[in-house]
Amino acid sequence: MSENRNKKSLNFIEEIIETDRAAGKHHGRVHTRFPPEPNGYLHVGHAKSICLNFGLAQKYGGKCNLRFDDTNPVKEEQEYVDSIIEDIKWLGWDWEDRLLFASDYFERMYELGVQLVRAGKAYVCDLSAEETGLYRGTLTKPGEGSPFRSRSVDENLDLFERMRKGEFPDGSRTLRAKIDVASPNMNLRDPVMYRILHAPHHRTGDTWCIYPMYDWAHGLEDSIEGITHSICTLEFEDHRPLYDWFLDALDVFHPQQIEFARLELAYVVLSKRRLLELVEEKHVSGWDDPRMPTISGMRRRGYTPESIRDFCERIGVAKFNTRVDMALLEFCVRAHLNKTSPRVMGVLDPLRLVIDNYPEEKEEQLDAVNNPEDESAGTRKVPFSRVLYIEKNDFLEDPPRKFHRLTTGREVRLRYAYFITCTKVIKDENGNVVELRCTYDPNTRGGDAPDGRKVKGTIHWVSAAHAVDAEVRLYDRLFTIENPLGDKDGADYRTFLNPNSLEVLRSCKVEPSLTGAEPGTRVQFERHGYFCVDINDSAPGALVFNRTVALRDSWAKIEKKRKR
RNA sequence: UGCCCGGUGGUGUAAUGGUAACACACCAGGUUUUGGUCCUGGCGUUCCAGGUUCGAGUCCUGGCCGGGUAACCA
Repeated sequence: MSENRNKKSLNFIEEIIETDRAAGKHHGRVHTRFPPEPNGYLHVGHAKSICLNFGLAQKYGGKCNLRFDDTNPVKEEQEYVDSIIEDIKWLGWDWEDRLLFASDYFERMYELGVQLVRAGKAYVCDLSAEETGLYRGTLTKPGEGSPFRSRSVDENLDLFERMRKGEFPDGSRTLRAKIDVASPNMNLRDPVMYRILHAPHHRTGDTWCIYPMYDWAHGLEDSIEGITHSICTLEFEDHRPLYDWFLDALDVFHPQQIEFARLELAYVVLSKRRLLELVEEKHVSGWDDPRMPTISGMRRRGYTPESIRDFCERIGVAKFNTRVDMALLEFCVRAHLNKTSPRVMGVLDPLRLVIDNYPEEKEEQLDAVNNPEDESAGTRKVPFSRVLYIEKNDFLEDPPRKFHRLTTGREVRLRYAYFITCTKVIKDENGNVVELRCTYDPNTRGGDAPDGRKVKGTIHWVSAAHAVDAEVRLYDRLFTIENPLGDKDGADYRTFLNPNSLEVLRSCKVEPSLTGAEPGTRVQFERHGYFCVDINDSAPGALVFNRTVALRDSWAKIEKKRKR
């Protein structure tokens, strides 16, 4: 088979990179960066960008910097810096010694600002923010030049220096690039480079009272770090001419800005501002609420870094906005967890079951396979006795067709244990089933009948005397519609919060092997799904499990169809 | 309303002028001590109209539709 046939197709960014390398641009070097603003927690949309940038560097033997774009002191906090570092590390990426901050370049940026003023390409403007907007014109109306546009170089130099020294109040002056006030591209209508902000910065303290704007700062940051390919999202497309203009005007190292479509996910919102609102308004318990699409939320929910990276690879990279199906994310996490999660038995909604012909005092240790996908995971012993718990919905007195579970008079298998037959149903005064009486076949130990007879159903169980109590939290999608932000009638996205996104089960019974389970431990509760010991709320003696994702459930599908 | 970008199954992507393909989802079947996993099969796609070409999803023109854009935010 030829090399070519096996070659995976390239996305458009890889094509650009390979073309550049073939042409010997930057001597074939690839250097990217992930540049978060530390004003919120990272979410799965950021994961896409992180995997893209770090992944590209890895693929082409290059480097990727982690750089905090901390140019706006009033919005940014150390807490966010810490969480971002933790999240990217957890995702499995390494920036080596290149933990960088835009704020470390403030002095150099200032020098370059002076250079631009000297070149007659920037000026100090005394217009207020409101006036600046007025002069800028509109989408259809060209702007007009600021009355301060033709100040002399000397005056500009003097004023800019005094801006830095703190002689002027907030908002009284700006440094602006002198480009084209009538440009059809609004970004080129003499954009602001520096604003006066007497605010302490989380890293530079009160060293500065002027702070650079994004358009001015970002290209410089990339240039200073020798970034070859500066990858950002689509909304910066219109900013690219400005990115290029600054770098050309300064005649410094010139990275290439490339824009791609940000990730949208069905049934959640991926916007730092909205996520912050959900946290502040207590619709969720915090940034790491397992329902949140944040990295920390997904980590707590039980997602693995591998599955998130796999997802980011599968969704691809394009130049048009798309909304990815949650089913793909769930597929990725199931695929990884299926290979790696030990199987255990846990009863979420217990129903008492007594085996009448099993001796009162008897107790057995039965062998159970830890992971059928991984022989090296070995086996464990599970205690069995006369009184068990099974799942309430594994018994139906009057079952529909195709129901293979327990019903009166039917024989089923208890996983890894025995065949049992239900002989009697005990109900309370309201007619609710409260206990099942059964008989077992002692010859079926382990779950096989020596006479070769088969049973249709296998159900899980926990020995009542040995069971460990646990709380289990089931999660569902946070919103009831695919695009909570895009309602046709303009309804607020909060309208679509799913009231049933969290269900807490407090009387669950799990097998004793889970007794000392460490926070963060991932398991599969057989026939239910993948669960993770909660890293905040679980304690020895008071286990709390989060459901990461349910197993595919073809019985539920049959049921659903039947009910229609 | 100006400017910029983009339209391929239900969803996400591939095909780089030469048989429209892959994954998810969905449907049907097989295996199974998890109604899981795994295996087999099926479903279904180039926004529209012209043009160039032996040949167009791909190139050109026009239209339609969608997104972005008027912070001293990033």
